[in-house]
Amino acid sequence: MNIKQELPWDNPRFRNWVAVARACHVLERTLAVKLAPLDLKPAQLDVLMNLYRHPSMSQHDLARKLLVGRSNITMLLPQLEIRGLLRREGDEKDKRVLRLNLTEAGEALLMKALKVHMALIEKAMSQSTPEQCDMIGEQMRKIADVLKEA
Amino acid sequence: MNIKQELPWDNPRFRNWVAVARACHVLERTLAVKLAPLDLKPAQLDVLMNLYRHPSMSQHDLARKLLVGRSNITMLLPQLEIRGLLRREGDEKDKRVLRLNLTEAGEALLMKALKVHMALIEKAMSQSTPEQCDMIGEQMRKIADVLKEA
DNA sequence: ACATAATAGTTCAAACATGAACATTAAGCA
DNA sequence: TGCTTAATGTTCATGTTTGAACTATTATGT
Repeated sequence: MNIKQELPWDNPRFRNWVAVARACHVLERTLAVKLAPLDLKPAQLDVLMNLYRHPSMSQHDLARKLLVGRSNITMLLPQLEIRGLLRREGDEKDKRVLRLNLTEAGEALLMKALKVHMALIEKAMSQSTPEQCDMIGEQMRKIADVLKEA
Repeated sequence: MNIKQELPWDNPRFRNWVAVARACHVLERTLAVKLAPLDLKPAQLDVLMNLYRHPSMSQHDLARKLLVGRSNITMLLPQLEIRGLLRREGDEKDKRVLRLNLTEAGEALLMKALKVHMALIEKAMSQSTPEQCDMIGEQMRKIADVLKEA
């Protein structure tokens, strides 16, 4: 058997996925540069976004949303709390959990950061028609679902 | 002006891009788990893949291909060289550059790892028709191009 | 030729992510 | 009730990534 004939680079699915990964990588790096003036990292923006959308969530739930370990959250939050961007308050009913909420300053900074993030995504996705864009999102959600089962 | 009306979560481009990023993240994490038995990290697999496709490339070119800093390459290669997966040889004409090549063992391990990687991507992309898959790849290549200019 | 720029690779410290072990608290169940 | 198990968050050691400063080599310009 000729091993070369089975090389993944000849497989459209492989080549196309590599393109997806590269695009993600480039956008992430670009976002980091554009967020630097706000003294915010992409990971920190993810935290603020999730707290805005899901107020009073626990650290455990936040970790699951962000697809990272709980210890990562523990290391990430103090920086944001010290800057007054969020509050951590113990849950009354369950003394194990800490409830997370944005402060006014946190929301304000989030709005600024979202403008930057949004502009970048607009620039990237403006290449596609709305139909293409929706199809891409749909396929990607399927992929995430399929892999989480694995 | 009502700020809520401009929130990015209502914007299809934003929501769909978030799905792309999540899918990438999940696949990357899954790949790391599946590669563990080969004692290989995703970043190391990227190195082997690029050296296979572009023999005798320099560390600088490798860093650019991987969208990563040169120092990262310097830290990454010794582990692989000690394991006998690749060779670093000084260029005759330009004594600054080191030429990188896979060894037999490196190619052999790469082929094993590619089976794992390929199986994972097949599983993910089998959700899409070939036409959808190609369209996704095409759009993503456009995105990477547009952002690299920025 | 010679001084200046640019380039390839390395080193190092700092930031970051990860997973295992741990303390505290809650839930399940005899 | 008590005992066991599970869940939440923290700590810590390890490994990774990054960018700035550095050395060595080559290119450029006068």
